[in-house]
Amino acid sequence: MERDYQPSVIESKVQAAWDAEGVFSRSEDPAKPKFYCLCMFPYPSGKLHMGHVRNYTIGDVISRYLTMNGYNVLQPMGWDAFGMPAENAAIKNQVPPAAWTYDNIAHMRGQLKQLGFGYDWNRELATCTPDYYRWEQWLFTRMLERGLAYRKKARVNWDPVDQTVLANEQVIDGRGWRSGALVEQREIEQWFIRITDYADQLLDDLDTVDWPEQVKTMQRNWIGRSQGVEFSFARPGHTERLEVYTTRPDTIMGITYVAIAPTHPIATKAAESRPELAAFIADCTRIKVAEADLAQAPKLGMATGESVIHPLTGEELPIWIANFVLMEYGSGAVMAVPAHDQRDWEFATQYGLPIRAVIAPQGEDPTYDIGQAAWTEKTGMTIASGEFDGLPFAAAFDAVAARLEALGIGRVTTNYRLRDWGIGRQRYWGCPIPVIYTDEGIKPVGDHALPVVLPEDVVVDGQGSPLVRRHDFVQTIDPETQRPAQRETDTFDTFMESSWYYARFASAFSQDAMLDRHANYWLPVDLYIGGIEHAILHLLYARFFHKVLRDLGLLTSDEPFKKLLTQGMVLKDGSKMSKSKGNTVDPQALIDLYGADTVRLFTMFAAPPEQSLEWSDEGVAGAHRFLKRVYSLVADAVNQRYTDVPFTVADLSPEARDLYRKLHETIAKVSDDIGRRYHFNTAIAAVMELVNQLQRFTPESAMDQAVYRQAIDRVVVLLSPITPHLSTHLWQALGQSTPLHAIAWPTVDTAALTRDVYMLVVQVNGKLRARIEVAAEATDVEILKQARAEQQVRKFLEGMTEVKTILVPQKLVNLVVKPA
RNA sequence: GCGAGCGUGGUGGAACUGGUAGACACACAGGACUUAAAAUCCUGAGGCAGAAAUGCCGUGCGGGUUCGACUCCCGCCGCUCGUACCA
Repeated sequence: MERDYQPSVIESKVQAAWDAEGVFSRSEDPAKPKFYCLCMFPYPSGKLHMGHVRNYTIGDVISRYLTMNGYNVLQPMGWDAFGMPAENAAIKNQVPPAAWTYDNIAHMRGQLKQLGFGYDWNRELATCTPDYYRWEQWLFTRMLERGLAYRKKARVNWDPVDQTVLANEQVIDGRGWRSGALVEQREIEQWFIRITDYADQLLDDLDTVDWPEQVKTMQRNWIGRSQGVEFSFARPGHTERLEVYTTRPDTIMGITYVAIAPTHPIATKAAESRPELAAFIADCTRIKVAEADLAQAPKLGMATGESVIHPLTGEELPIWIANFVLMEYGSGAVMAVPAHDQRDWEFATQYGLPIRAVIAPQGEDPTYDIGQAAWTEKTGMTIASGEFDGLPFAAAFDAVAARLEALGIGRVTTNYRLRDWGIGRQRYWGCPIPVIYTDEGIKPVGDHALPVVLPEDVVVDGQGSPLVRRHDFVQTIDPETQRPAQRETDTFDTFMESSWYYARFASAFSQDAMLDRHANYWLPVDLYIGGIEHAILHLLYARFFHKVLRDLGLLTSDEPFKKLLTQGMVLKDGSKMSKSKGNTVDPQALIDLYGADTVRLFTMFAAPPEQSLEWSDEGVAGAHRFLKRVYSLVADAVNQRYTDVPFTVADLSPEARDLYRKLHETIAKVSDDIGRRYHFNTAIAAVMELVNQLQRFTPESAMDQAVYRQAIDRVVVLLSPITPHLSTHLWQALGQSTPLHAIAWPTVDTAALTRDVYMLVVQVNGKLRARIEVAAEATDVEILKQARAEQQVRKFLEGMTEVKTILVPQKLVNLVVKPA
């Protein structure tokens, strides 16, 4: 065989063979367990970046490994094709978003094929095609029927110059990114879906999935279920009452004021007669809508002049407008207890409002100093609370709740931080929302009229959505009355498309239904792999859709993703790759230079999946060097025509036996690292160790040659999930007739792993002092005797008495001593 | 601000369940081969002291638990992700 490793020749040849044989097409197979391995599909932004390469290599390695372990593995791929970048590109280059998107898809599909990922391309989908989004429109129509979709007002960032709604990322330092105009908050009527109806299930079912604990914790906190009390204050001079929600009714006697959101009806009403209030409220709308900005803005407030009556003391308390109170959470009003809530404390201190301590710690607590900070622990006891004095948290909670309930003004409730999902976007490049506005109100277009097709021949100029100006799109007829009607011009949030694509892949060929019975064969996804940045929103929305689809009878499972693997970022020089920082690395250039196998190998070797990966061009060169070494190792073995005689372990020379043991230790390590741990970097390191040992080994006898030859064969197989092209090529060169992708994963010869003697570490007081070689059958007493006899150990035992001995089998001995 | 992570040699990382810190690489230095270079191969290396044997120190910082802590607990510092219209 040729002496030189030529990746470009090998890779295109191997890929052509896979294509011709349809190696990765999948259908149901009752003889094998199914495994659905899914990577988060990409946004077709133009070309693949390193994050994609990393993500998809991880999925491909696992898929190939499991296929060799007897699973019927499905690995599909598609395109998250709607979204803002297409509109931005359209503005910049005067290309319609559709054309730009389809070009990008064609290019990126080619790149994925070049990287050798084993996808079932028959199932490919792009979310911007009517074939796909018609079923999303169909599902939305079902949601409308069931009352899961509704309209309400919501705040958006408004650019007064471009006359358009801006995404949070398009608002930079309070100004529109293109116009530079000061952005203001506006309230507009929007479409919402009731994800909060599923809040309890979304929370409780987290216990049933095999996800990283950190992601489950983030979702639990995001949903934020809390037990609290909802009650109302009477207002002097008004008949309507003011509703608040609190998780700390035990502090009710410490209320010194009430804070309401700037958009609360009481604030709006008060501002009518007081211009300074109106000005303050207007000021509050200068901050962009993002929670991070709202929470970090300086806390500002203004007294409304209105008041409430404390329900238990009858005291009159002022109502303040505070810019940090959110209308979306609870009722948009909070009872303020500055002594026991840090935000209330800061606000009260800033505006000279009274602070009244009503909880005291049990015992000494140096952090308890209400003059310096709020004391927010729930471990204290009520004080200065009249009849509620001397109660711990739970008892005080119950007593106060019972009293408010008895008064007929309050009740214990469950509250969620999770809000309903706003799914309407005032943008063009998205799925049309299938409703019409008629003189009888809003109606769905009806299933027979689906899909509502998005016109693709448009001009995008950044001044609002071009859909609004397309009269041929907007003007329609109400099929019920035959009178003119207007189509909805809002489109769906692109999270809608990514919330069910995983299910459509499993039912990709269904023409007359969103999902058919095949979906339930493949689902749930056995392993879902993608960026940690999707830990909350995308994963929560997809879980929600899955439950809705189940309740509609389309699916039988409760959760979409059984197991989740979240990968870290790809960094260069310590920070995220980005065009603005000029630290991007183009995978294409590396594929052209070294081949796909090298890029795959380095990406898997540089870090385990869940950690961030620091890119290194030198590291890639090193990975390539390793593959060249493997290539020439195999080429030598082939050219030497080593014998393949049968052998028994007992008859091997000591060196050959060492090599044979190392081989089987490596098989065990690689299988565990790929199959269980998903730590490919240590799997590769283990193969490198084996290759190093092989290079040091010169086979002499026929049996030496046979062991050596067997080890070479296994190296090729062990690397094959990671470097499938090179492995396929070498496998053929080694004269193997069964195709590599069809063979079974190597098994471990456990007999080869046993050792007659092993190393034991000897410590004195936890410090390493010696290593001893111990016979496998040695008793504890013998081991301790041998340890104490060691020169380096005796040195530290002199003048000491042994207090304790610790013996960890196969690992270490620790002699604990103290001066005699 | 809030929620969740991460922090180990010059660099990426290893140490999986509390049991040998630095596997495997990268970069570097020295050597072999070469007219020379590249490529390839061999050797070396956490820091300090020492000729060496060896000793002491060492996993962001400060404390704690333990026979033993990179690993567990508490408090800080720094970085990363998310924060509901980026995907």
